Amino acid sequence: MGPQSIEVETPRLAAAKIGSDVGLLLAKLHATGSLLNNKALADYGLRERSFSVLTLACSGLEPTQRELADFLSLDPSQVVSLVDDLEHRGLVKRAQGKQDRRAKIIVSTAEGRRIHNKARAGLEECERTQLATLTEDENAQLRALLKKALWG
Amino acid sequence: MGPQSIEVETPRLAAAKIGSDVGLLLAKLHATGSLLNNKALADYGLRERSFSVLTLACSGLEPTQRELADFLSLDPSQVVSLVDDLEHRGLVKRAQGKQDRRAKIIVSTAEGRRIHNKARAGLEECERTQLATLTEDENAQLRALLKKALWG
DNA sequence: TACGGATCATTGAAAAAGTCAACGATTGTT
DNA sequence: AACAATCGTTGACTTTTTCAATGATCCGTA
Repeated sequence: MGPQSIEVETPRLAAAKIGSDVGLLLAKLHATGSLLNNKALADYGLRERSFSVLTLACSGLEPTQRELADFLSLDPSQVVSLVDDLEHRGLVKRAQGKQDRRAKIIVSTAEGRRIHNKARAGLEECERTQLATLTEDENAQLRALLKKALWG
Repeated sequence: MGPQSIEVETPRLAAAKIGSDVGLLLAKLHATGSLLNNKALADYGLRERSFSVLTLACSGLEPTQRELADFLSLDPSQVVSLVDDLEHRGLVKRAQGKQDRRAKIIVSTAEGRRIHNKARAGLEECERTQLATLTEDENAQLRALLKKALWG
């Protein structure tokens, strides 16, 4: 019932040179984060990826499946599965592309937006937990650096 | 032959709220990084993970397989496969644990250290490429923040 | 206009990775 | 000595990833 304590034990091996390898640090933080996020999202029948798709569907940006695949670093066929799932549950729907009739635009339903808002709240709590050792400033800094590394 | 140009096109979807989601940013940077890293390591018959194991085997820390699994966020059975592979190629060997005879300590061979040094050079070049949009300071900052987020 | 090559979503199959329970050997505890 | 727990290992099982092929549609060019 009380807040779960998170063990932040610095492992012996972190001393190794590889403990500063950006690739490894990203992999590790991503791994532990995914675990927490998926746990938090399970209440809503979502996972990290379906949540990402749902979020973008709710964004008003009217993404095509191809854009989703590129942005989320997924194979187009994986996007098909994710959208299929969300669509069957009535959270998003496929609409015909406006300029391109091959493309399908993913938009959220009212129910999708409802679920999304609730899930987002849970996720933010989750993220706060994961980055608890960072100050508010550092948190923002990390976000900014990641974005800059990705998109300049 | 010339240096490969890397397209750093800011995608339309980055504008969405999720474009600041730490989980997604980590996933994306990790995904693109892994791709580059694995490409760079392929010259030496290594991948990100086997390189990590090799690095720790070369570190002098004498990690056990259990420690490797914990540190690399892997299932113990996955470590078995990775070590099997490296051992068959003569890059590492299993030694009996000193205090605990159940445990096996992974140590590098001379050949393992040779390969590791060459691979590391390639990887560092690779990492520099991936984080090219960051200044030297920002690069160090990112590393520090990731480490702090992980281990406080 | 009509052709050819490219791109979109989709399908299905094959390969790779991840998960999990069970095992013998060994350890630490009672 | 007995017992539960931990280590590495194996094998089975599920999930994820990867990839080629397809029909529909788009775009550029003749």
